Parts: sequence; C-alpha cells; structure tokens
Amino acid sequence: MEDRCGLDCCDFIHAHEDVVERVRRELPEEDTLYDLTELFRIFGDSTRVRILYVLFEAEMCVCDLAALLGMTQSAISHQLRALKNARLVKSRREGKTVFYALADDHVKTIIDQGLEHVAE
Amino acid sequence: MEDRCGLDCCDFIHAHEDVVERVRRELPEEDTLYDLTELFRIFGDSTRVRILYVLFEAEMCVCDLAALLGMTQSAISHQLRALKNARLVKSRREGKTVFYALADDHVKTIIDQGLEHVAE
DNA sequence: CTTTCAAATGAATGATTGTTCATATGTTCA
DNA sequence: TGAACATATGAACAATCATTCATTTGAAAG
Repeated sequence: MEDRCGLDCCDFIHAHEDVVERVRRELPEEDTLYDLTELFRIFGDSTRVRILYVLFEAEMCVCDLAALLGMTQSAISHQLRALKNARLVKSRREGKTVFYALADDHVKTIIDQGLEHVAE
Repeated sequence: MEDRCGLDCCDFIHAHEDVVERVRRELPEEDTLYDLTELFRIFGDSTRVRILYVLFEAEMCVCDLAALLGMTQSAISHQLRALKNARLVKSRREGKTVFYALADDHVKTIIDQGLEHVAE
C-alpha cells in the first residue's frame, strides 16, 4: 500500500501487498514470455493462418498453396519459413517439390480456442 | 490436377481435386479470419500479455499496472485500450481511479494453450 | 472555482513486418 | 552439361505498431 513508484504514475500502489507479491511470483520468465508472444504473433497474420487452414486438410507443396490462396510463391515461401521457425509446420522434400504439413495438433487447438472467443 | 494457376507458380495444381474442394469449403470467411488474426495479434505483444497476467491475479488500476510492470501510465493506457477493443478486459470506474479486469476466462485458456505449445 | 490526482488521447518517431522483385539453390530429365 | 521447374532467399519499400511526450478529460477535495 505504500510502495513508491516511478515518475509519472500514481503516488503509491493501491493494490494489497499480497496481490503484488502473487503477481510478482506468477509473471512468466522473460524467455517464456518472449516465446509465448512470438508464437501468438505468428497466428496474428491472415496469410499464415490461411496456410495453416489449408494444411488442416492435407499436406501440400508450396506452389499449390500459392495457387489456392492466390498469392505469389515467394510470399508463401517466406511465410512458410516463419511457420517452420515457430515449429508449427514441417517440410518434406520429394524431388523438386517440397511438401509442408502441420507439425502437431496443438495448432488446431489454439486456433479453435481463438475462434471460440471470436464467436463470442 | 489440371487447373492452371497464376503467373509465377507451378504449371498446375498437384493436389487432388477433392482436397482442393475440401480446402475451399473449410477456409474461414474473410470477416472471421480478420477477427481471428486480430485476436491473436493482441496476444502477440509482451506488454499486453504481461498486463493480462497481472489481471489473472486481481483487478487493478492503471497506475498500479504501470508501477508493477515498470512502464509509463501512457503506454499502459494505450495497451489497455487495445485489450478493451478486443473485448479481453473490461473496466470499472471508482472515483478518480479506473479498475481493469479480465473480460472472461477464455483469455486464460488461450494463453495456457500457447504456453503448452511453447513448452514443447 | 481551483487544485490535484488518475486516466485518456493525439501526434510524432523509431522499429518491425508483409510483400514484391530479382536472383540463387536444388532437383530432374533430356 | 544444359534446360526446365520448384523452392528459397536477400534487398527494398510501404504499411503497421509500440512507445514517448505533451496535453486534455474526468473526478474528488479543499
């Protein structure tokens, strides 16, 4: 109740000390927080989500993804790299073609959870 | 198997027609897709997620949030507006103070789902 | 009313990001 | 080897975004 804070905020912390204590304990590590927001950032782009939606149905090569989504091969390829770095998709080469597929089914669960919120 | 596509991608779609059909059917509406990615975009910033984490423990006023997270009142206020627009938090005025709280518990579910993926 | 404190807001800025364009890598087949 | 195709990649550009600063709104108390 009496902790002084920075320059431009209130004169003292109003929250009870035990709440402040609990918050300090529950806040995630810097690294965890980074990984977490990085993951959600990936889901925060419609091209990437549309790619994931396609991969819900079947594994697919880069050019089919580009054709289905009406975008350039380059744009899709860039986004696939982002999805791969986030370990959301995996790839498999077959001759000249590279097939992409979902890395695991957490992906669908997370998106469904988001849809549920959006649907109110 | 024989559909021609755009300019710079492959000569034909390799995927089976029934898969293409299924993809076209399952892809979300433009509006739904927008709302969904907009929601995830909100979770894609560490300041906003930290605010939500604090609110997991208790409702809190703007200046306490600023003090707890070591940020300016203005920065927190701007982000609270984003969170409120996304219907993730709600606010309540009491005199000069405005208290913010989680809007519902979808929020925690979504974040936990994300944490689970991050933890591999 | 005036002062004081909490919160909100608008403009400005530096940083990040998605897409495009041009080009490179990698693979197959002649 | 050389041509053809699928994919990856780097640089560049426009758009978006988080934060800061300065100011304003709103509410209570003197």
